[in-house]
Amino acid sequence: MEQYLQKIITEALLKIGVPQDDIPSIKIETPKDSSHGDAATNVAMLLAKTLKNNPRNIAADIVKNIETDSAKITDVAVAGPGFINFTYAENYLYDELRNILTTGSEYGKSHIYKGERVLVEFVSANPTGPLTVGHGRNAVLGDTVARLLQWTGANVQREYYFNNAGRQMRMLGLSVQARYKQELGVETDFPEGGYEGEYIRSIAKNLVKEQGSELLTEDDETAFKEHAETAIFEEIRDTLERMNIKMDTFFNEHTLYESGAIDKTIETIREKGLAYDNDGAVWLKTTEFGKDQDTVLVKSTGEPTYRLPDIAYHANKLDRGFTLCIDVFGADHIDTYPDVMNGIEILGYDKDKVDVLVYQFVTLVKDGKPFKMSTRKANFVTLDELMDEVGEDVTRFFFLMRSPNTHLEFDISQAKEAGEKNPVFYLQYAHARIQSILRKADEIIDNAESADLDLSLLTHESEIVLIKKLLGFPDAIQSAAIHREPHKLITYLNELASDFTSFYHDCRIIGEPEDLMKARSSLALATATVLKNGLTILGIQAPNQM
RNA sequence: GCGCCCGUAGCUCAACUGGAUAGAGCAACUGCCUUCUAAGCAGUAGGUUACAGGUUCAAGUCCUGUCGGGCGUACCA
Repeated sequence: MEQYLQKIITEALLKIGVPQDDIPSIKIETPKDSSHGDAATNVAMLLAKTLKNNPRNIAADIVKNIETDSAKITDVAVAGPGFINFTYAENYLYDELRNILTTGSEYGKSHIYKGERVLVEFVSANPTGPLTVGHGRNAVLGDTVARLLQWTGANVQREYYFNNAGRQMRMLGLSVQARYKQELGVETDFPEGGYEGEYIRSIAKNLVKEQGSELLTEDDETAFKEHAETAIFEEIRDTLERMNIKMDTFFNEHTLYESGAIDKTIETIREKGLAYDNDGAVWLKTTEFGKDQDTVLVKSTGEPTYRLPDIAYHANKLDRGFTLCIDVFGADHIDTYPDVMNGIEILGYDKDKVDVLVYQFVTLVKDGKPFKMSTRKANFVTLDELMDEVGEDVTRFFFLMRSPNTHLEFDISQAKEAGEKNPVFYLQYAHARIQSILRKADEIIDNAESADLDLSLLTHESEIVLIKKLLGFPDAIQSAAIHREPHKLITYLNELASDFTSFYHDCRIIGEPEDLMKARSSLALATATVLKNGLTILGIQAPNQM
């Protein structure tokens, strides 16, 4: 429809003598007030300046010269400061509704990202502890953006990037080692800055159970570290699976060292004259890219900072042939990604292929006061605990409800309460309610004489409003995918559920004449289809019964 | 100090990326269950979109400044 409108508007503009080059891109929008029609454009107002004419006059000219197909559009009118409003023909609505019924679980899919090979990198938490609610937003956002891109035609791979070397992991090993000794009654000091969480004790206990006191002879923490990593990764995978998230690949930072990618990266940057030595460290000339200071790539100890492997990692992604790489980052990484972007550009890659999705932090509130989580200090709430408390669906929904760009406040004391009246139930309830009606309607229809489906019986205002809302589904998905903002889809589904309940209260299905019952249950079925497809994209169940 | 993000109803958030009368959910108040699921519906009340300028046909949205909050600003990740 949008393309059709753009076409006839362009034709009308050419007809009234607007040069091709002066025609702006024609945006079709849906007015929020239905009295303004089903679609509207502001071209007349955009042309006011170039044509040196009043927008309303231009709009009137366009309307006079526009040729519409009466099977699609019944009315074109000038309104307000110069909008042109279009009203859809009812037959068009019925045809599109029929289309939803035949397309079913595929309805809403599109091809705007067709041909794209996308890598979505998310979670990427190092295996030092269980996933916390802090990681939750990252995990759910990344996975849902991946689903949105799949629905819009992209070939998507989900990747988890991790680092199992370095100081934090060493500390993890030392912490387990200390707990292990304590378990066996050996007097030991707990390492300064070690991981104090209860999970460390469980890992140590398991070690005792499996290997007894054999490991007391270990000189260093390596064996403990490796054991902890395995155990923690197992737990992380379980948590993700529970959240309906399945990673395709796990990428170990270490492989970048083994393959020589790190050395090659720094060599290339040196060749371009953008790296230099000072104080025993290797520096990247970030001042060349507008930063106040240059940045250390390799410390004087010979150990690279995280920026260097990050650059090499992104080069690696692009080498693997991905046409779009999406990184999901918390706001604390916001300053580091320009370095990565500049880095890959230095290496000769197209940085436009890397897209960063930054989300603001989850502010945790407990007893009315905000508090900070720390995996090391063990004052954190794990995702598993959250799911135990409110359930998997609510957990996903909770992280998706709001724009990634705003701080999300999470009140732990209210978590349970949220579980009881969270708006996710509104959507699931609407779906379950429809299924219940359909079960009853099917029995009656099956027993009755089969009549043809006549959708033109749907003339009540609530029916028309609902059909129009259903038709907006593909657009809602695309908008959410393009902007990487899943909450847009939630907003849409809420509106849909609300329009459905209006229909439910205004129009009965059971007990109506057979042909009307049939038409209305078809409308209900189409609504259930869209709700289910939408919830599937969000990774949430659409129950048939509640 | 500097950089990025944010400031919208009592609270938590939307607003189709510059459009028409700024909308939902909680909380409050008033109605509605002998009829398809009341986890629902209809309605009332609640706003100078932090503040001050600017840009234009049009600003919650863009620009400048001020105030307030968050996150960075490491040879930590």
